[in-house]
Amino acid sequence: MDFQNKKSIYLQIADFVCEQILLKKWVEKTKIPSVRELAISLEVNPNTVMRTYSFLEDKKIIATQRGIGYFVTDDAYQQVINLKKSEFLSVGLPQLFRSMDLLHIDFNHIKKLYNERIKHEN
Amino acid sequence: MDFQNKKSIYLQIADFVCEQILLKKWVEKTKIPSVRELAISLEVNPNTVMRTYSFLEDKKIIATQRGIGYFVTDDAYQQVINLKKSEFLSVGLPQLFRSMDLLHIDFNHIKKLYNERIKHEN
Amino acid sequence: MDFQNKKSIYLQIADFVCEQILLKKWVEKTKIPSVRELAISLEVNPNTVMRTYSFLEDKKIIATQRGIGYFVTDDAYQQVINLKKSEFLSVGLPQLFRSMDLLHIDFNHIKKLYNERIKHEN
Amino acid sequence: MDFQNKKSIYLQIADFVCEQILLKKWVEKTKIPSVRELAISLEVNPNTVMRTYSFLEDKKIIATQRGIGYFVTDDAYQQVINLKKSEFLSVGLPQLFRSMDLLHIDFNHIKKLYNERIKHEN
DNA sequence: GTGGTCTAGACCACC
DNA sequence: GTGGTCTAGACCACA
Repeated sequence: MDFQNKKSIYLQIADFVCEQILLKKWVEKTKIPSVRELAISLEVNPNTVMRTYSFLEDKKIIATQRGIGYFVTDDAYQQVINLKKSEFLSVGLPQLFRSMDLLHIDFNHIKKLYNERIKHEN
Repeated sequence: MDFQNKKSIYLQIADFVCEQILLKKWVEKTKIPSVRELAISLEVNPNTVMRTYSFLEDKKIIATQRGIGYFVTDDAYQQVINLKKSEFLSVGLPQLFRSMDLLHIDFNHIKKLYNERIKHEN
Repeated sequence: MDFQNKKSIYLQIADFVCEQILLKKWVEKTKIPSVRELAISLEVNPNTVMRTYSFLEDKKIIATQRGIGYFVTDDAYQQVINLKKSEFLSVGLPQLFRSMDLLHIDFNHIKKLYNERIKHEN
Repeated sequence: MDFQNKKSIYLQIADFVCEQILLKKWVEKTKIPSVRELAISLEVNPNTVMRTYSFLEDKKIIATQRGIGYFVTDDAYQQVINLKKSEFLSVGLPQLFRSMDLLHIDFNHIKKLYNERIKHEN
């Protein structure tokens, strides 16, 4: 995993964790990597991972058990969906619509790009 | 005009200027407000507007004439289009597609929201 | 019994033991559950119960007899009272008074809540 | 200001800030000391103050303005009241009632201590 | 071993 | 000058 420069690392790690949950790679009630483990595997400072975990705990996506570790909460999947959806609706979509208006792009064009993307990835 | 706190102010002002140009409110070869004027009307530190103008000058959207002021360049309209388009293609679209995949949103849903938006704005 | 996450588990278990003594469920000179037994029934690591017992032994509330187990001391009841009372006077009360001052709550209000509590618990 | 050892420093600083607001020493819409300033005057690391401010920002008690500083929010007073009140109701009161029950203390006794406290402080 | 807090010092973007 | 992020390293309580 390598980090972009525009978004803070701890939030990129949060995105990463959320993605694991959405993809069902990390499932409800199970333990996730310890702060130190994840820090080593991502080659960042433990404090940075700690910050990510605190952020996600605040969002009720993970929970801590003293001296044991962090766990995926019971309704983490739904919480992640809610979080990402509200972000998308309040930030992503307005930006999209504004760009479409200013640049005179219509849906068909975007659809075409969407299909092309699939080819590119293969 | 009020500013969001997530994006830097000077870039929000840059967006504002670009929008004036795209909407043909500020047209090619004409003088735009001085740094001090715009700063006052936006209730912002002049340094911030200065930074906006430097940024836009670097993008060849505006140009300075010593002792006179800033002017919209001859091909500003096209430059803005290029700038916004490349931003959209490199940042906006990938983000959009990623959100759609993770949240299982399809084009029809977005289309519906697009139409609903028009109502909301009225 | 389920644990809150804000207070350390071993102290929550200590509270539990003290409560048994105050309620005369565990009486003087009798044997209390072994570390292992209590750990199993509370679904907790034996080390944690061990820490609780050491803590209470230090407070002269329980005592160990080598190879036999832990026993409630002769004056455990009084020791618990003393412990809780000093905690209450040095921590609980000052906090209470400070909250009352800052939040402008008076005794009548608290008294009302006290009476309401009885209803809630039924 | 000197810190107790039982509660984390950044939360004690948060309490301090809340107290300033409740006492109307820091009022709505005004700037509060910068992270560095407060860090120096409290003799702690700037990161610690930063943590306090982030915590309070999350609680909508203070807000940040880029490159300028932190400000008391419009309804900070009410937010602090809400925060402290919910803490008191969910933590302080149950503890109080439990102590009263276990130690067989009644309201008159507490009232007496409350009045004595006033003498002590003079 | 785990999380959690704190310090020291650095660097960045921004106003 | 301001906030914000990150690193490095230390220490603590806890399970």
